[in-house]
Amino acid sequence: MRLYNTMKMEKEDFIPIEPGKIKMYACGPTVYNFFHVGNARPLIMFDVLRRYFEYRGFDVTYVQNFTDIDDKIINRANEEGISSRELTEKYINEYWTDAHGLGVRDATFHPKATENINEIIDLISTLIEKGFAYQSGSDVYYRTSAFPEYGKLSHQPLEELQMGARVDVTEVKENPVDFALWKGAKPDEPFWDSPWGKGRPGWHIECSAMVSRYLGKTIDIHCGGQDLTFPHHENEIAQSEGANDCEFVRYWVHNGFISINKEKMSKSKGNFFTVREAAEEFGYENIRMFMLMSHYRSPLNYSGDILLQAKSALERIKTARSSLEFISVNGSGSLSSKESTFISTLSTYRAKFIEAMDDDFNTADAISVIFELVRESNSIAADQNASREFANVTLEMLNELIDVLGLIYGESNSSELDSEIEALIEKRQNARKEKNWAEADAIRDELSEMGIILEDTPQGVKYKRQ
RNA sequence: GGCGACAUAGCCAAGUGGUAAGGCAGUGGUUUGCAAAACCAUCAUUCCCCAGUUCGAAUCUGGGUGUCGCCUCCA
Repeated sequence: MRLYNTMKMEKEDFIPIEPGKIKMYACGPTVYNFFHVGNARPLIMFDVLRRYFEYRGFDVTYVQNFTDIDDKIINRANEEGISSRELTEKYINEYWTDAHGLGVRDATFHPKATENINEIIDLISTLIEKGFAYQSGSDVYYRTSAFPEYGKLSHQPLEELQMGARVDVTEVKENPVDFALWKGAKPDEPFWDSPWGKGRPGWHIECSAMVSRYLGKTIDIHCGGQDLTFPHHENEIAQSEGANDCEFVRYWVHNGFISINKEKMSKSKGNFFTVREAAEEFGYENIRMFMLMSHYRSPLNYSGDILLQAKSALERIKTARSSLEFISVNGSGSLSSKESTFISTLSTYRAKFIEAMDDDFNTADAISVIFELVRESNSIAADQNASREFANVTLEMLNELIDVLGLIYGESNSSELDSEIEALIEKRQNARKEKNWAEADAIRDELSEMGIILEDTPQGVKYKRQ
């Protein structure tokens, strides 16, 4: 299995620290509003990473945090006239709605920054003791000059970072690149007691503390968006390696951005669509399909047109699957030689799928394997003598591959019908037998208005809900 | 200024030395009472441009051009 490592800037063979086990961490959202389509990409991609590792037999411990204390949260809470706690609880709930909607499975642990204050304080204390941090007034800062490898992840020498750093008007920091580990509380801000007075943690330190608490000093994979490489992940390395004297992360995995009109979608630019509104228009599953149709490190442009393309593509897979489900009940009992031959090739689809995913999680290529399977399957399903056995075995393989990517998970659109509708379908069948096309079409239209779409297939009448 | 990424058909998108996957849209045909879905066929002599290496390059090297991102909160 090959994985692109930002630290090495190339694909490497993936070797876990402990055979068969993977410890992975992903930086989660700061919960002060709904998350947008750009934020959804890492969620979906890293969910696929996790699913694929499990599919390949690894025991995965996956941690994704919630940042539930920070400046933006405080500001937003003040604007809404509620406490920070009330605000973050609200948006964590909204987060679950969208994440589950997108088919993202819950991580093993979802720790919150505010539930790890003691760990954070301990970590900062250690850094101060070891000379990696210093107190300045009621704040504590990381001393970047004490960590010679600072910049190794973003491949930037410290001097360059210093030149690029925005001039800070305050003179509380020894060096403009130094960053806050602990911020003294201003009036009316939430705070915790600490050796440095009342205050709250900086953003970067929480991840170091939670990684260490839930996964250990050295982990296999740390994921996040490319924009977190610097400074966030660089700072995590400085904190964790400074405190623990050992390698922090083996493989750094970063996803590319989603743009809109060729410009990065971001909260600060305001050029974003929330997942909630995109899902209302296009559906959660189609957003996931859209993301998985390209490689996770490629830039991806968001547009309604492309979402519709993704929807049509996913529809093709869904239709093929429902045809197989239908044939597995209504098909013939005897297996044709063509079907036997096809069945004997089924495992090659799995092999090609694995080959694609093993190469740095090439989901685009993996999906093309699913389409090849769909095409061959459809070709056989078009025969009115298609058998139940063919359908069952093919369906099993198709579902296996679909599930690794989590492509289809919504409610089945062929759930039980009530008796009224069943009676109408039967009435139409009788009309068709009598070649009373006018009545048959009228009933079909009537059902269509009720949201039931009929298809006359070689194996009989098939229906789906709109 | 420093660092990095990307450029493949109308659209989306794989492919890192062996003669252009897959999807969407389109076109012709088959099937259907008509539909829907599906199947078959067709759809890039060519991969931003120029030079070079090679028997052979979308793929490697050099030089351009264009677009984007990070260096400040950001997935």
